[in-house]
Amino acid sequence: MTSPPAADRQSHRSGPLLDHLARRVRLRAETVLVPLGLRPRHLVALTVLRAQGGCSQQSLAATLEMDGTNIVGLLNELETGDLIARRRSPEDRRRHIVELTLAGTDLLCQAECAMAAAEDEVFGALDQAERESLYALLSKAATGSEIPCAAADPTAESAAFCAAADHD
Amino acid sequence: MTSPPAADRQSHRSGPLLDHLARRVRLRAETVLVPLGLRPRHLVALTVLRAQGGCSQQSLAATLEMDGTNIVGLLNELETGDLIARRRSPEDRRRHIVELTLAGTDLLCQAECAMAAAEDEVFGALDQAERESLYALLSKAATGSEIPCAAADPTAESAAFCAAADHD
DNA sequence: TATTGTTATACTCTATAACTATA
DNA sequence: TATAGTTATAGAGTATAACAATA
Repeated sequence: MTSPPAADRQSHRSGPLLDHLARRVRLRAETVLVPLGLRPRHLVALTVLRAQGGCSQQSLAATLEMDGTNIVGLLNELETGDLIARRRSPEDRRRHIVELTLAGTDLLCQAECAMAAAEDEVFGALDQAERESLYALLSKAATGSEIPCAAADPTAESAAFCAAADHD
Repeated sequence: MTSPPAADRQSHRSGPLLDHLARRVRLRAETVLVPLGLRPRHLVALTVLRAQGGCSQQSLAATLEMDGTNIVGLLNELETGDLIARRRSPEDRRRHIVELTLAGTDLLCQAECAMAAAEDEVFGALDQAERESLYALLSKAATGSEIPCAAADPTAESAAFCAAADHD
């Protein structure tokens, strides 16, 4: 039974919509982040690092579902800007523990502020309550799909986007 | 008033989440669409074409927020597979009216079916009601942000994703 | 002259394979 | 031998500029 009950949902495919909207946001993000010297994927990486507090590069790669080799270049750029720091894990010297620096935390904050304007443009059709709902749903989908192997691995590659979510 | 009330929303940035989830869906979409000879952007283009019913290439470019030059190659691929057809507009012979073929309509249907499995994997943390909510919000955001110049241009570059939305 | 579509080209993003060091 | 990280390289995606046809 490789095909689950996909009967009625045929007319409700979110994939293309998600792709389209993500593209719209990303195009605008590229623009608003230029003054900060950042690009969209930098923002995603910084967000994850803030949420996880510090993790190995492979853990980061797993969370972002990016190839490990691309993580290297990405972190190199962030390290050049002194936004993150790499340090050897004392337990396993093969590992690099990646963490946000103070400068990184600060810049991430500025970037999120800049992103607000970009998102306003794309989500203009949604009122504040709807945007909150959207955020909650996206948040749940994102964190839920990364939890499966959380208990098994102490490297903490789960609940990446969760920490920044709703804790008020 | 270039900076709207972006005070409290600082902790609710949907951008990175959207980017991340779209990536997850796209990665899986690439896999499930291979047997059909399609790629994610083909699916998006076919979806728009079905919704719009037929439009110029520039209209398509505007809807997808893609560069017009990339539309050419994209349509070439779809035309090779006989999924779309180009015909000169009788009113303005500079324009190519792009339309879905029967084969294209059929394959799109199959593709959507295949996508269901991919989306199930990414949205596993959401129940059916939540997925419907998510779809509705994404749909509203996507269509709302393309409506602005709808009344002015009869080329119909608006309401692209809307037609496929909720009409039950 | 302006617009639609096209081609050619360069730039960025991403993935694959081979290498170094640690375990 | 297996794993974490790195490097080099090739492929796909995307944007910029110049061109042909039509208005």
